[in-house]
Amino acid sequence: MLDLKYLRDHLEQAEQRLATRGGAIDLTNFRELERQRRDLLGQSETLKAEKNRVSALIGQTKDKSQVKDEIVRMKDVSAQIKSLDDKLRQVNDDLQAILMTVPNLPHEDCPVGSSEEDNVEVRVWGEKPSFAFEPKAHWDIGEGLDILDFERGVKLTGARFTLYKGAGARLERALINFMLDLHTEQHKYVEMLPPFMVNRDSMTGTGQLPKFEEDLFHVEGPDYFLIPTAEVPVTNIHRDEILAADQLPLNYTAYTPCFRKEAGAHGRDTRGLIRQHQFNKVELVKFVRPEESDAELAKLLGHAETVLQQLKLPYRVVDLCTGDIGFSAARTFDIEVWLPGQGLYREISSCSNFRDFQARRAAIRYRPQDGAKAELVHTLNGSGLAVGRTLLAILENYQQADGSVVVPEVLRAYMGGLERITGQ
RNA sequence: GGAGAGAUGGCCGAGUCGGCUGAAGGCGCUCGCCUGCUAAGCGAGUGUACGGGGUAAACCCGUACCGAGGGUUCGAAUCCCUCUCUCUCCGCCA
Repeated sequence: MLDLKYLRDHLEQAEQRLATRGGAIDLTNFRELERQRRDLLGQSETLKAEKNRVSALIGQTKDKSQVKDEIVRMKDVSAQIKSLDDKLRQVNDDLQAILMTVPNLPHEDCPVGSSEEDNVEVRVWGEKPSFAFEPKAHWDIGEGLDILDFERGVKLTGARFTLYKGAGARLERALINFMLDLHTEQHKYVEMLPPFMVNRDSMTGTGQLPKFEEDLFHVEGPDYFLIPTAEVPVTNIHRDEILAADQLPLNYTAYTPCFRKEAGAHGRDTRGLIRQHQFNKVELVKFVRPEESDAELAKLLGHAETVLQQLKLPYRVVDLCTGDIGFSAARTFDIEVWLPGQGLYREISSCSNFRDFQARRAAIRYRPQDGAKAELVHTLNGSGLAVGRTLLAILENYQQADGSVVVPEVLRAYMGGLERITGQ
């Protein structure tokens, strides 16, 4: 959510910046509503001041017959106030509704562009493996080794659900533990294990609601949603809180499954593990001082890259352009892993600086000094990494001519010493 | 699921038969004084949001906020209704 005052005072400037995201954002309504709001507020408060003054007078008067006229008059004033406040509430709701659907302003260093095509490749890491045979796609490798069962996943639930078996299940679990250990022990993040369902306030706090409800799984009964990413519960840990300055930066990591409807992705990535309704992810979340958020994004990105470097998986880093960054983000770097089975780079991590956009929605503040006014923190997060996609990247990059898959060295300790996954 | 208790400021905690309570008292914190250091002591101050004035700020005026929403009343932290959450006991249960 953008700052109401900022938007009011810099409307045209804001509209121009938002236009670089593509898709017109119409704020003409906004100015008129804001004018009405101030007008109604002024009228209502003037009457309230009058009412408070006279009511105090009535209270002090012993003989109520002396103030009979005042009491009658105040009755009328109260009715007027009620009517003004009703209108005001309506205007405020409309204003809030607009504000909640306006995306974040892109960071001034964010490359301007209209689509994926305009994203900027920042760096490339690692050697793409070369094969003496035609490298297979991970779904063929996984089925060949009987460690991924796509058909039974569909039987159990439906499309875009997969059953992991044996060494496949173990590899997924090994990756989760490896990533969590790396981030907690080497990068000094605090591990969290949050609820996998959250309420509407939490979804609103990070920006999934009200705009993207159709992407979320909602449960029957209570008004809860399955989380689409750990970003939601972990960022909302400090919703409605004022943090002490010396606590910052706060660095949290969490493993959670993620649930996404993938509405609008019909027919895309229908094979394999790329796009699932349920997938595992280890997330990194930071709460930082505003002046440090750019530097913290660089660190966060580095922490995510370390995972791929230790797994020796080739990747590249892409600076997303204004047309491609998410609703709540001001700046986003994607990490894309090389998939030889498909001959392309695929997103495996997305690291973003939200600045104060989420913090304002979720009321996450800090006190720069004792006694000073509380200010909004900046929030950041990134995948460190998407586990399913990491697993499939391992299958494709570490595949052998005989159909087996070599286990990356750093994972062997997590796999009971297993060096190679072979068929049964 | 059954029975009961409760939700007040950064924290603890008081609020009488509705008015003079933004809210006693304490802790914490800030500034000043005192003190050889520490501890203690003394004095003053110490919520947030929004609107208006002044604007570099300080500051001044007004309004709202005592879990959330609604109602009664000239006037509600105080009365009524609904909801949410927390706690205790019983039952059930991984």
